[in-house]
Amino acid sequence: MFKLSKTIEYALISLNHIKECDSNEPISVRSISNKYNMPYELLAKVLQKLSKHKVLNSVHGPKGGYKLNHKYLNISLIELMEILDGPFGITECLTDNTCDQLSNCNIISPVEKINSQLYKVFNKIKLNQIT
Amino acid sequence: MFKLSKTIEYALISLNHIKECDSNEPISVRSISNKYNMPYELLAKVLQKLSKHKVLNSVHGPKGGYKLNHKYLNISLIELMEILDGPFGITECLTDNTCDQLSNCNIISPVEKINSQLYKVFNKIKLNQIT
DNA sequence: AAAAATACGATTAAATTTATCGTATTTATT
DNA sequence: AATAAATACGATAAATTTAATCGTATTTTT
Repeated sequence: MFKLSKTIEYALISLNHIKECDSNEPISVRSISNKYNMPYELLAKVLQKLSKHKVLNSVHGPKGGYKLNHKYLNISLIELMEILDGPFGITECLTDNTCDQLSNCNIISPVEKINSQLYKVFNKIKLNQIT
Repeated sequence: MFKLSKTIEYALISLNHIKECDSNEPISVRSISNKYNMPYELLAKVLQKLSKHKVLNSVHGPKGGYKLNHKYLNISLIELMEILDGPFGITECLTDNTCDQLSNCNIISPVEKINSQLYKVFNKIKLNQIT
């Protein structure tokens, strides 16, 4: 409960790694997956999503891989989370509009407050700071 | 991801309900489970744990159930979370001391910071405020 | 032309969370 | 004293979610 997903972990480690390499050459999924002991196929998908959302630029073909898109590194952690794992919300009713309690829920108002506090925490953290 | 567990939801709704009842009579698990559409057995376990940790007082036998232990309602949400779902930590390494990355992890320091920020948020919220 | 890389939908496996079952104990009521 | 209504709690099963894998296509360097 309240764990960062593996996809987020893999993304943060990869972004950090690519940044550390500070290279003009793109960094391949295979090299990252080897170094950090991550399943290749899953990592590939994660980086594909980041590329789709402009956080990374992809280079096809041999010697290909991913490069940072530096101007996108000022996005927040919440954006990364939503790119990779979908909309943020600490209860189902806040993301799916479905509720098991129907009209009987007596905690929605404090739950909404907690949700927005957490959102703010994640929103304040920029990828620049993490990497 | 980052969802409140059902056990926490059930606990908060129940605490709120018992408080609203404002009764000297104990409130039974059955009545709560019926009203809020929660599985009886699971709810029973949740309230047992709360009773074990002095948040509730139990009354056995017919007409039995649970009463609030008012002086314990100033505990924080993080305490409730840890009572019901175990130690808080946004990554495995922060609770289990196991790490897939071994010595290669390059994000432990920011992850620890995020973890402690979240801990603080949950720690500031007292059950009194929620219910 | 071949090889090395990304792209991506579909499926499977693993892990976690949620729910149920079974039995014991306590106590109010009759 | 017996019965019924409640909590106590360990063990198991089902459901859901998350993580991992598979298969095929596309791109581009050599």
